This record gives sequence, C-alpha cells and structure tokens, in this order.
Amino acid sequence: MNYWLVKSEPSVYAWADLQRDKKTVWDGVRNFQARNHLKAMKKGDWVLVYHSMEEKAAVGIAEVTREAFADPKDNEWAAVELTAKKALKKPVTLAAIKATQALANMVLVKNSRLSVQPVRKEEFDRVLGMSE
DNA sequence: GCCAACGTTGGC
DNA sequence: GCCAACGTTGGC
Repeated sequence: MNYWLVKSEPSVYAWADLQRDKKTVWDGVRNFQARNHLKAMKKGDWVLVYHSMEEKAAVGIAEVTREAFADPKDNEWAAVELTAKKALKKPVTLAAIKATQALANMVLVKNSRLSVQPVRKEEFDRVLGMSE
C-alpha cells in the first residue's frame, strides 16, 4: 500500500469535479518522472489531491481504482483511474505544510513542480491529522 | 555528451 | 505579473 500526491489546477479539474464525477482518468501527465510514479501506482493506493496555483492546498483523498494504462490522448504516456474517496474536513495548505517540521522533506516542498509524487506514510498520516 | 536557449510550472 | 526552478531541445 503506497501513498501519492497529484496536483491539479482547480480551474482545470478540481476536487469538486472529481467528487461529482466519482472517478476520473488521470491523464495528460507529460513528465517522465511523474509518469514513472503513475506507473508505480497500485490498485487501492491512496492519493492526496492537491490544488496548485490559486489554492495551494491538499483538499481530498482519492483511491487508485485502475492501474496504469496508455493515456487515451497519447499512448506514449500513461494514465490511471482515480476514484474520489473522501474530502478533507479542511484543506491543508502549502503554508501549513511548510510550517510543519515533520513535513519539511515532502516532495511537494522539495520539488514543487512535480505533478505526481510519492508521499511517505508518516507524511500522509500527518497531513490527514492536520485536516481534522 | 555538454551546455545554452527556451518553454513551462507554480509560488510569491 | 514576476521570476526561480526545472525539464526539454538542439547545436556543436
């Protein structure tokens, strides 16, 4: 069981859209590192959904319901299917994450541009704790 | 294979 | 809107 974080601009595809759609094909990733992470996702893994740009906060949890397959828009790349699991009671902002010593090594902090990234269990749990 | 130029992302 | 950081491309 692994944990991940995916980023999306809420103006493009927001957590609310995922909740409405129940599930979605997470495609359009055009970065090799990010693609490798997509391919490493297993069914049942949990994924933090993070809103970049306007909001800069983790807002929900999704579950991997279909492992990597060819991106329907370009089969050179990969996609997974994510299903909305639950919303965080309150968003955990990037500012709050940066202010938390235990989260200083999160990829989100270290490499803010990577759109699909692994999250350690401790980090995931800590973020969930901060969303209560 | 190196590196400069360029494009994109995303925080501020 | 600016710019730093990073990835990619292409000339050599």
